[in-house]
Amino acid sequence: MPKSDSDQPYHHGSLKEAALAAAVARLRKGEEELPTVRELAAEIGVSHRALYRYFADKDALKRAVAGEGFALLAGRIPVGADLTALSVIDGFLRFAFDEPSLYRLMFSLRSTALLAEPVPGPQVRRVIGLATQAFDDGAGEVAVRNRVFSAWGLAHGLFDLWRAGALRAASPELVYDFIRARILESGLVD
Amino acid sequence: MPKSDSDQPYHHGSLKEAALAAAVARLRKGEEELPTVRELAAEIGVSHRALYRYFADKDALKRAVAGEGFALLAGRIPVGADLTALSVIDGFLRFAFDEPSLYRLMFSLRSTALLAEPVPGPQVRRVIGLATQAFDDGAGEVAVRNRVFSAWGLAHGLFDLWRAGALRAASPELVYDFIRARILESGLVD
DNA sequence: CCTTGATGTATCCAGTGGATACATTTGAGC
DNA sequence: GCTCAAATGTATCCACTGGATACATCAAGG
Repeated sequence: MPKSDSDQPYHHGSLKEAALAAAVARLRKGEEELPTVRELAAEIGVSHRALYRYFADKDALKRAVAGEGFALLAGRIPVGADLTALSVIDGFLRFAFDEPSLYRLMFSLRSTALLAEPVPGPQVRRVIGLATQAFDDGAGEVAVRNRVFSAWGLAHGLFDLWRAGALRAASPELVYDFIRARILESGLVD
Repeated sequence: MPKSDSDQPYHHGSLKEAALAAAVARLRKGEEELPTVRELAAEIGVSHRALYRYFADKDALKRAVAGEGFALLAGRIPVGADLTALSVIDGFLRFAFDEPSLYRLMFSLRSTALLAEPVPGPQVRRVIGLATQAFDDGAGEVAVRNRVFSAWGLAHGLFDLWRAGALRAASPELVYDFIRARILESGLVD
């Protein structure tokens, strides 16, 4: 039975992008979890099975959304002369606090095997690359990498402790200040 | 009336404890996720709905399991003269690497409102209490608390980055060594 | 005994991710 | 233009999940 009324661009065009955009928008709008495949498809106006042309399963969709998240995160990191260790940390932290649901999803992916590529590979590497550049003060390659991961670990860890309820505070702003203070205190950035 | 004698179970005496034990055992045995309520009930030999007498919903069960996890973690922390900042960190890290699934569940609970009690409250507070004691070197209360959370955040954060795939390595042992080195290097423990 | 509240069971339900078979578009190549 | 095969979307099914409601059964206490 052919659809009679919807003569408009019933055919979508770029379902994949639309689905990713819708999913990301949902998370940024405050929803804690990724919507169901059906909900997402309905929002775009297609049958739920249509999305499976572009994502092998729901986990693949989740990974793709995480990829978008890391791309957004990379976009928060300044370029050029503004790319400093502190600005990287600030961009990272602000992103975590601004987009908590998306942030959580980005780090909720179970790691696969040892040495396996991070799930949204390229985007994660880009973030690490930018951070490494920002932290590079001429010290050895290993020393720089260590500082990058220490700072990243500290920021991510404290944020996650707060998120999980182990660190309590009266407002997100206070948590942000607390984390930033701990990072500055650590001497990892100046 | 609650039974007071040592239970000689007719069908089952203490379903709640049995369910928690079974769930924890599953995670410690390597399964990544909490089993379904049905699977858990079947393992104990009761109908799946029986568990709902003791847990309001699956999330309540999850929280209770997390509580068991934090209790186990507390058990890894030495007592008496062996309670030092470094031994706390070591106990914590070893726990994370030894019981990754349980560890992940413990920190997967979504935080509720601001200032709300951490979900498995008492057990978490006990861990924080022990750590605070270990880190107390006579400096001010605030300084000690800051060091506790910095060290905890760093350890947890680096572990989680690895778990999520952002930090790659050839073996868990190397990751453990890496994290431990970063913590020692931070000067937060000596 | 025999009621009574606690505990466990039977059975149903809507919703989910996923599979398979079918319908519709779209765009090459003639 | 027209045809037809590949690409894309749909209809419909499935097993399974967490959860609800109604009923059965047990363990005492009067």
